[in-house]
Amino acid sequence: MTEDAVVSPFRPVRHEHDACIDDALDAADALCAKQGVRLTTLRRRVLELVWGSHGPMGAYDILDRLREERMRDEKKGAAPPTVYRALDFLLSNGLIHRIESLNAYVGCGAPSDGHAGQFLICGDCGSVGELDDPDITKMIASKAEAMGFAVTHQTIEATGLCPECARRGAKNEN
Amino acid sequence: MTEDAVVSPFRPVRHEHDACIDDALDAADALCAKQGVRLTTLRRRVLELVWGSHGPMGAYDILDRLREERMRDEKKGAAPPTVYRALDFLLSNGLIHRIESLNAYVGCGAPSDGHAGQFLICGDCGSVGELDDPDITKMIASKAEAMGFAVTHQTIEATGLCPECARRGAKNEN
DNA sequence: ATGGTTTTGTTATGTTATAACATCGCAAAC
DNA sequence: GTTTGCGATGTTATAACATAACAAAACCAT
Ligand SMILES: [Zn+2]
Ligand SMILES: [Zn+2]
Ligand SMILES: [Zn+2]
Ligand SMILES: [Zn+2]
Repeated sequence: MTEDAVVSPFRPVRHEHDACIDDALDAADALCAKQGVRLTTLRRRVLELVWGSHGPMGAYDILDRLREERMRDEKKGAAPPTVYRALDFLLSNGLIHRIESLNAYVGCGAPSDGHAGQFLICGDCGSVGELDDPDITKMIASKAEAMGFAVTHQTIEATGLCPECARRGAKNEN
Repeated sequence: MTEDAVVSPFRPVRHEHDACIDDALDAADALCAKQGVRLTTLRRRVLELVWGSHGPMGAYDILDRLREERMRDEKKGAAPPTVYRALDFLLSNGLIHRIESLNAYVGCGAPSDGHAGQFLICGDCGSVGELDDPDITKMIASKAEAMGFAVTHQTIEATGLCPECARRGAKNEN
């Protein structure tokens, strides 16, 4: 029996992140077209900002970026609802996820179905890897079911050290 | 091979909840004595308030209760830090857990080690059942490890319908 | 062009959490 | 028994996160 190659949910420290963002935006365009929903300029820009890093971004971080841009264009600033509405849209269309333990948002690495995502959060560098492991989902659902509980949504977040930071940490422990 | 009896993490709708609270407080007294930390009057009272229900309680809910009590005693009110400090103490001594997806707190059903807890949250009645299933913990740790990620803390929260509400829901679907 | 719908702007406010510094109260050291 | 140190609590102010409610604009279909 052959095993699927295990692909790390963490990107290499230096990768072509512009391409990474472009891919995410292209996927979003396609998905929204298919769903018949409108990825407006604002929503697309917010998604782009969220994808600015592979780390979680707070709503007010996004807001600050938007304000900067608009100020540069001599336009008025923006207010919290502008950002939260865009985030709501992106969330409900599965283009981003919310990290509950950080009150922050990350781009979804596999925006297709309405999955929940499972997150590995590095306490050192802040990067977040997304897992979507059906074994975990199933095990939790079945353990809950054994208690008579019917699960509709799972929040799975693990904090720790990402491969990169673990390696760096080991190095500095000489 | 004999199976351990599976005990529901949900209490019956009507149970001797005063005794339930007393048990929790006794356990807390014992644990704090053993750890050589001080379960002061305030901390003990906050724990008691958190145990007031088997549902999650917000910090400001607790604060309101404290204020009421103090007002009745003609004393001054209380301020947020009073509550948050007590909650921090209780959290770091494993006497309560924080539910990240609700910004709220619940009493720990098995306050012993520094475990994280896994929560089943009823979206209908708000009651929370605590699971501490080592299979889930291990599976997540090992899946993460396979990605080179070293987990130090897990946040596991499932939303859905508790047994009680599922039964009630089924009844009303005639 | 018109009218209805969706999106965005704007103002105000609600909710959750922490920083910083003052004070209190108990117990060990003197 | 007073002093002194320290952990706990009080107090004030503010930071950080999120939503309600209503107005204006942009969009789209007829
Ligand atoms: Zn990238
Ligand atoms: Zn890292
Ligand atoms: Zn009870
Ligand atoms: Zn319920």
